[in-house]
Amino acid sequence: MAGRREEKREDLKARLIEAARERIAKDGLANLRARDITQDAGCALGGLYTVFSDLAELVIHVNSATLKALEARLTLPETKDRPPTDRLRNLAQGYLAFAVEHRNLWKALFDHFPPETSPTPQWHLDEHLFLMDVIAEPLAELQPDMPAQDRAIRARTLFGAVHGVVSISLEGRFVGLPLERLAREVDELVQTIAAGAERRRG
Amino acid sequence: MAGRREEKREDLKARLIEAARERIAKDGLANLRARDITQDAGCALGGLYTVFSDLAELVIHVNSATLKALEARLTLPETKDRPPTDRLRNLAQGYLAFAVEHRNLWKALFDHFPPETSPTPQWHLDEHLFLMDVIAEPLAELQPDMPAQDRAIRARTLFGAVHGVVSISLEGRFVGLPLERLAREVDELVQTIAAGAERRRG
DNA sequence: GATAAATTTTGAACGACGTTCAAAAAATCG
DNA sequence: CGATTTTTTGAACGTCGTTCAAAATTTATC
Repeated sequence: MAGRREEKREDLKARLIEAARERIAKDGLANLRARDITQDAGCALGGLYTVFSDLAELVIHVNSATLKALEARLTLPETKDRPPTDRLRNLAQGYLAFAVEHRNLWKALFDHFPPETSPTPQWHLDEHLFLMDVIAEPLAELQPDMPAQDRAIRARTLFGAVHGVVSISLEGRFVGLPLERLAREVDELVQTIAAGAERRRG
Repeated sequence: MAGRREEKREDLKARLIEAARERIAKDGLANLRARDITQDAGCALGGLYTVFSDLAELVIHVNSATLKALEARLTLPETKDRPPTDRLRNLAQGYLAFAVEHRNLWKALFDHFPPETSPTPQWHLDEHLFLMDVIAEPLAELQPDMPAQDRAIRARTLFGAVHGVVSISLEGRFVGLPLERLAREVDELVQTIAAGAERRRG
């Protein structure tokens, strides 16, 4: 029975991540409790700390799964050979739809700040980069002459703009908009930015 | 000695807010402790709860002060009679400068989520509206024919976009940009959106 | 100004939390 | 099966926000 050890360990790890994921999805990151997670996962309280260094590390694994789900949602070949502006619009609408549908998991992506004693590991920081890549691709078609580095920065700006509009609405700090109106605002924002980019082309 | 009671109460309140403000500014909202605040303010631990219902309410008062400071920063008559696009650019640069200079206080504006048992009071939600108003004003000049309600929504979108770009950078979840480059991205974003708005005018 | 009543301030105590770690339970080995 | 190693356990610890009976102070009454 070789490797059985590691197998059980991985199974516990997976159960803890899934339990935490469900708790975050239902009650939000702020209401996540180590005691709830371990009870759901069927292990003792201390078991969590045999697999993760702390609760923050477990949350990072949940966020990693959420990022993978978001990536899957954004890389559907829906509009593969439409004009680049339409592809950007589609990405933004997909992002909005994902945020609405998985609000708590999506919010956890941005609400979680690990303590300075155990900062976010590089592998997880890297996982965010796919977002920049899927945006950079249509951008490249829109502005073929822009240097790749500038394009990466521009992709970040575009993401930040869309993310900001979605955040402001879904966090309810300001008066809430009907979803259809929010979708329209996001769409017009993306079109405006895309048009602005195109106008500067060549 | 009439009203002396209320006076002392207000003084304690002010000292607590100021102590909390300094703690947040120095160490961030996540490291705010009731025991630290009351020690700094020169009262017993329980004193905090004779003035505020809980720590969250105290944080809301700190955020209220931060919003007032932000308002002061954004309503400087710097560019009062410049074209509307320049005024919008100036607002965005002011917002970025404020966020950089008072990073922790600015972050607390958006990181604080009061528990469901004591939601954000309406008077504080209303305080956010000045942000929309200062943006709506140049927008009105840019698109005089747009209905006021649409303009309010558009102001929110513009704020969200700028806020998102600033947030993404200052939270350091993605690779950090040099401040000058970030300022340029924000400026070009605002110019693009303003140009897009103007193009649709009439 | 002394005494009683009302009010304010205090900080020990409480419950909930994340985390630790000695001990119990289980698995492995000779 | 007993000895040894490994894994799992959950009571216990330190810290947190919050409470509230008691102490300190202020006010009222004479």
